This record gives sequence, structure tokens and C-alpha cells, in this order.
Amino acid sequence: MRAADMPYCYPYPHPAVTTDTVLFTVRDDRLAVLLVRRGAPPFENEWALPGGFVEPDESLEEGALRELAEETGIHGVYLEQLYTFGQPDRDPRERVISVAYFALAPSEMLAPAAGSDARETGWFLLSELPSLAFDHGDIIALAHQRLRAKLEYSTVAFSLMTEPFTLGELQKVHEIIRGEALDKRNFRKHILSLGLVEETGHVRSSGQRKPARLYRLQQPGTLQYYR
Amino acid sequence: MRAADMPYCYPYPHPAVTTDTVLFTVRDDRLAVLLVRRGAPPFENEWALPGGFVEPDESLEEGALRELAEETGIHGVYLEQLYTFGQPDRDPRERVISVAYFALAPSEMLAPAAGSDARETGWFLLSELPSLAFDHGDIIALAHQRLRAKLEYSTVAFSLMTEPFTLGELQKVHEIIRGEALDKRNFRKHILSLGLVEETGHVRSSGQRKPARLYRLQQPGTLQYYR
DNA sequence: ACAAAAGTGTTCTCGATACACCCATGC
DNA sequence: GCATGGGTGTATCGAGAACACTTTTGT
Repeated sequence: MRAADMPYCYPYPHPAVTTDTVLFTVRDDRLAVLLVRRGAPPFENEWALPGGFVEPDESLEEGALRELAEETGIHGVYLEQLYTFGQPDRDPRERVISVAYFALAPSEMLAPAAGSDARETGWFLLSELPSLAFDHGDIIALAHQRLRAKLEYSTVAFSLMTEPFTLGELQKVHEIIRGEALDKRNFRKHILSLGLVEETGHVRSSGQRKPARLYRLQQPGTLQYYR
Repeated sequence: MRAADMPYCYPYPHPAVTTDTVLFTVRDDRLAVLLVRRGAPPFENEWALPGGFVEPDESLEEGALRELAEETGIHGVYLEQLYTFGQPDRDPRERVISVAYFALAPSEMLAPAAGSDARETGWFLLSELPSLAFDHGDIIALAHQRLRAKLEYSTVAFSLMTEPFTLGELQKVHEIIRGEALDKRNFRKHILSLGLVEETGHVRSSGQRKPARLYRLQQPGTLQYYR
């Protein structure tokens, strides 16, 4: 490469900095993760997390959201910083430090052929992940752990759902994340005692059964902590 | 600056990456933080967290420990990653992304005139912090919040103490972090019910009072989570 | 009528809290 | 003998867990 192709020079070595985002959703009663197929080496054609290099004038969070939009067409997800991965050898090209983000969205929000300007994208069940580029398997494992932990003391589950919802749907999401069945009466008692949801006054009649009451968040769009 | 002084060139802009470490200890029955006085602009002569640029061949954690050792002579602390701060304007010189670490050490472990190869260092009570460089005030506030949170479901408090210890000393550390007095009987019941500590069989006779039983961790040096 | 999910209360256990007095020592 | 922190038990309360039957609808 010629010197003119390397115009950004510094007095000491600088690593590259990327963001990588683990976007979870619930599909077919399972947790799924969004992956993109890499279009260039290293790991060409393998699956990886959506992400890329941070631009000079954007924050890390803006970078994560921009990459997600560019590569997958997805906007408006819940996003929080997860962990920063910086082992010197995690990328064979050069030193790359990745600030990993953790994102949640209801599957209803995700356009099926989501704007893929750039890449082939795919949803993979967490239990059926393909071989992944870099240390992205570790990143997903950590994100999954974080999701399970936050379920117990925050309103993260609502970020995987659309309003209004039934208590049965909410319980289902909790069961999927926790990986175990919950008692219906105890679950309802617990959720209602938190005082975070309220009845809309409507019901949803879906199929061959008793219609269920619909609820909404009292403070939609806000992640709340309790306990 | 001449081109020869800028030998590290890249095809697109790279940010600088630093680590900054919030090292807590307990001094005079208060939480204190280690700061170093800056020796160069920006914020020359102001107080800042110990830290610096990550070297190409070290992990982020190794970098944090190296900077702590170089600037303050301190080794062997408990260390965990806290958060990554990357606002584009947080450093006036260039884009600098800081991976912040959270560290704990018992004050007994800290040599008084700790090897200061490089910098003037000082311990500041958390309640009496000076004006700080960059966004280091925010970093300390987040670290304090993390410390308080982890106290409730992990063994972090032991990282601020030396073994063996009395239950009175352990309670004091908890009270300092929580900022409130605790009931002695309930505290002891709670700690002993966790099954993390055991009696050494010795007592400590200190001053004009009843000697206290000494305890040790059953698994020293290991951070454990409970609940 | 029946299949399928909605909706509803009580009991028990256990951990968290509140609370007060005697003990062993050094001075 | 007294000042100082060490050490101990009980009663109460509330959250979480276990547990089964009736209701409403569409077919």
C-alpha cells in the first residue's frame, strides 16, 4: 500500500476500535440473535455480529446504532453497552478493540427483508448458532448471561415485546429467557405487585379460546429497575 | 511535527485508547480514591485517574495494571472492567476512548510512598474529591455506584481487607460502603449463613477491650456471587 | 361437548428486620 | 470499676414458592 493510502498518522500505535452488537429477539418461542455474513477477509463468508469501525465524530453508541442500520436496516432498538473486548490477537489484521453492545427488539418491529443495504443477514436461534467469526461467540454468551441477569431486577423483557400485551405473552417471554416454566398465579401476582403495568380496558380475542386482557406499560420506553 | 515523528499510519482514522482505573481503598473509616497529578497538558497539574495508553501487545487489563504500577507502584489489586467512555470530545487533543477499570485494595497493601516512579499521587476521600481532569469525575461516580451494587450480592468487600479479619472489621467496611449503620446481630447472622468465612481459631487482642475472633475466607482471592 | 388458554387464593417457608443485654479485656 | 467493642436469641413481617379448579370462547 502506498503512503498516500495511509493518510492518518500518529506518533505512537493506535488500535482500531469497532462496535459489535448482539441484537436479541424472540422468534418461534425461542431467543434469536441477528448475524450478518462477512463480505471480506478475515473470516470471509462466515457469520458475525453486526458492527464496524467507529467514526471520528460519533459516540460509541451512535456507532453501534449506525452499523446496525447500515447492515441490517434496523432502527430504534433498546441498546446498552455490554463489555469491551481487547485481547491483542482477537483480529488477525491489526489490533482491534471491540466495544460490544447488547440490544433488544420485538420481532414485530423487524422488517422481514430488513433494508439490507450491505449484507446478507440472518436470525439464528441461540441454541443453534453457526460457527462465528472472531470472538463473537464469547460476546453472545456474555450478552445472554446479561439478559438473564437483568430480567430479574429490571423491565428488560418489555423491550422484546410490543404494546399492548397480555400477561400470558409476558410470561412466555420470561419463560423463554429463563429457560423454565413459571407458575401462572405467582407470575401475575409478581408483575402486578410491581405496579409497572396497567390494563388498557380492552381484550384480545385470538383464536379458539377465552379473550385475554390487554396491558400497557405505565412508563413506556423507560427501562426501570426494581427490588 | 515532522512526518518522521508520525510513523504509525492507517488508511482511516484510529482513535487513541487508554485505560483509567478507579482504585478504592478504606482509609480513616472512609472510602478513598487514588489520583495522580497530571504532568502535561491538557489539564496539566490537575488530578486525574491513573491510566494511560494501551500498548500494542498487552490486553486492556494488563494495560490498566501496568499503568497503575508505573504511576503509583501498586501491584496485585482486585481489578474488573467498569465501562468504556467514548464521547468524541472527551479529550481536547484527539479522539480518545477510555476503557475504565474498577479496582479495590486494602490500605495495608499500599506502600505509603508507593514507588512513585513518575507522578505525584494522592489518596482523596470520596466525599472530598478535587476538581478532576476529563470526565474522570463521572467515571468515579459510576465506579462508586458499581461498588455499592456489588456489595449486596458478591464478596467484593473482602478485597478491601486483609486476612484474617474480625466480623467487626468486616461490618465496618460494609457500613462505609453502604453509608449507613447496620445491626450487629443481623449482620453476623447474614455473613455466617453465607458459609464463605471460617474461624481461624485465633483472636485479636487490640487495645482496651475484649479480644475478637478472627476469620478467614474459605476461598481466598476468589470473588464469589451469591443470592 | 370439548379443546385451549384465561383467570383466580391460600398456605407455608424462609430470609430480612427490629430489638437489649451480658462478657472479656486493658487501663 | 469502668469504658470499650465482642458476642448472643427471639419475635415479627413480607416475599417467594407450591398448589387446582372454574371461566370463556371457537369449533
